[in-house]
Amino acid sequence: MNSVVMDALKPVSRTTLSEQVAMQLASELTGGRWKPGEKLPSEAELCKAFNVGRSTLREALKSLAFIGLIRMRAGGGSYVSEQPSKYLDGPLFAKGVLNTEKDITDLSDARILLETEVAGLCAQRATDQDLAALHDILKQMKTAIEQGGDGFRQLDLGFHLAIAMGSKNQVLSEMLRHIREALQELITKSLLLPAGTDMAYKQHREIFEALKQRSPARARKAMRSHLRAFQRGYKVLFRMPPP
Amino acid sequence: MNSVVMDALKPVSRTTLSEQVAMQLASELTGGRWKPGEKLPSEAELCKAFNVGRSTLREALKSLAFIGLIRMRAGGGSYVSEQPSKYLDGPLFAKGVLNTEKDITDLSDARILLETEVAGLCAQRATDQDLAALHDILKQMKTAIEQGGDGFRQLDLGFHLAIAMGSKNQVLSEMLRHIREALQELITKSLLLPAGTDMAYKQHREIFEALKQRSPARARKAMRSHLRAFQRGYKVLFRMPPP
DNA sequence: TAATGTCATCTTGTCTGACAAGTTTGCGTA
DNA sequence: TACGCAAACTTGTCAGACAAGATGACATTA
Repeated sequence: MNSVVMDALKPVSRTTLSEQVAMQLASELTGGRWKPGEKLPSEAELCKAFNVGRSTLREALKSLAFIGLIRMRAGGGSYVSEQPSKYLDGPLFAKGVLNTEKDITDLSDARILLETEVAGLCAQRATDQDLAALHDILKQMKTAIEQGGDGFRQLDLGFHLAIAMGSKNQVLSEMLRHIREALQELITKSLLLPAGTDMAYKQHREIFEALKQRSPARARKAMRSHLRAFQRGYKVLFRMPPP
Repeated sequence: MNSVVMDALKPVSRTTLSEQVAMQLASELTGGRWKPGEKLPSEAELCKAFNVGRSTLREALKSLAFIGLIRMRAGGGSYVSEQPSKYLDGPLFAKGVLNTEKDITDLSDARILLETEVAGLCAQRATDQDLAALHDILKQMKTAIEQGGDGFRQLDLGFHLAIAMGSKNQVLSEMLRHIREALQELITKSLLLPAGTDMAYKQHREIFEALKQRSPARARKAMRSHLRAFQRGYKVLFRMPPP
């Protein structure tokens, strides 16, 4: 057999019905045929529309549900997710798969790297509206610190998401979101450390000032040192040796 | 109804059988119970093992197949993917969902950003073995250019993957892999441009020299200018305005 | 002997019907 | 009007059936 020729041939790929249905639905969903939160037609209706059996349709729906594009509620219908991800999704994130120290270190390093650059982009690209939203979040943080409770964690998440939005790059934003979700537990615990919220607030202010001054270099530096402090925090929590 | 109290309560999540099966299988797969390329037990056997019906099991399997963790072949059984992704997967990548100019710009920008930093990490962390592999690829590239054909594209992919490996961060490596897959068509076309391969080879050499000298700064700079040249290439192909 | 053709068998792809269980809706009653 | 309840609808799961692809053993042929 002529291996030179054979190496050039690639296996053909047949596509199954359920895959076609999944792809077509995914395309419609990300294309905006249904809006986030909107209810999809029932399985029976979709079966008729695609002209496939219910098993086939359900395999497609379950695939989309698994990656978080839709949400299926027993008896209540299927709904488009509020934060549909057009690019990536991390179904294995935060579901008990990531345990080892190396996993966490890699994730944390990736987060620092991405978020630093995103902050830099945000300094260049954020609209005045984006900056106003950030300022608003900071004001709420101050209140939340005094009140205590769960509020700060939500605001912290919102702050970082708002910066990602300001970068105007959806791919980076969503990657960051998934990494963050995977690290969420650690982040939450870090905020419970003594003076955790106080320190975080101060660093958030610095980041915001840099963004307001439209200085990518300062924004990157402030974000990096903020996240490095966090990383030290959860390395302590997990009794990891310093890098 | 006391809305203050209600806001603090979160809806409990009932998990379906198929989701449990999918999660358990995903955990086993990423945990290494079956090796990449290995054949999974047949659906009938898995049904008995999990004590669920075939529809339930298939919904789980299809979910895993959709994100690329396994491969199902009609009549031939299911197999663990060769490159199982522990962290992320881009099921919507390169499947007709990414069309707009903005999508491509975002992806391309994300690639440049990530790969630049990955090159920097590689300069710090690559083993001598990693560098030897890169050197070997460069030698093959020289031959491939003289011969022409499809060889160079494969080697180009290998070169960038090897650098990602050298960064010793699996999260970044896999993110990059997915972005690259999504951009693959564009990259291939760019290499078909006049003098595309010649230029690429020269730039690859520069990157390699920087890595060999263990200079993160030079590696980053070389990688960035290499990718920027590429970006200009496919912006031309798509008649996009320069940024 | 080695390549090829054939067939039984296993496996996945799809459809249908059925029932359980959860949700929504609308009507009737207090 | 507000509440409660039942009917209708919807998803979750199971079982059975058949089609179609893949595989390996075996027979056939050059």
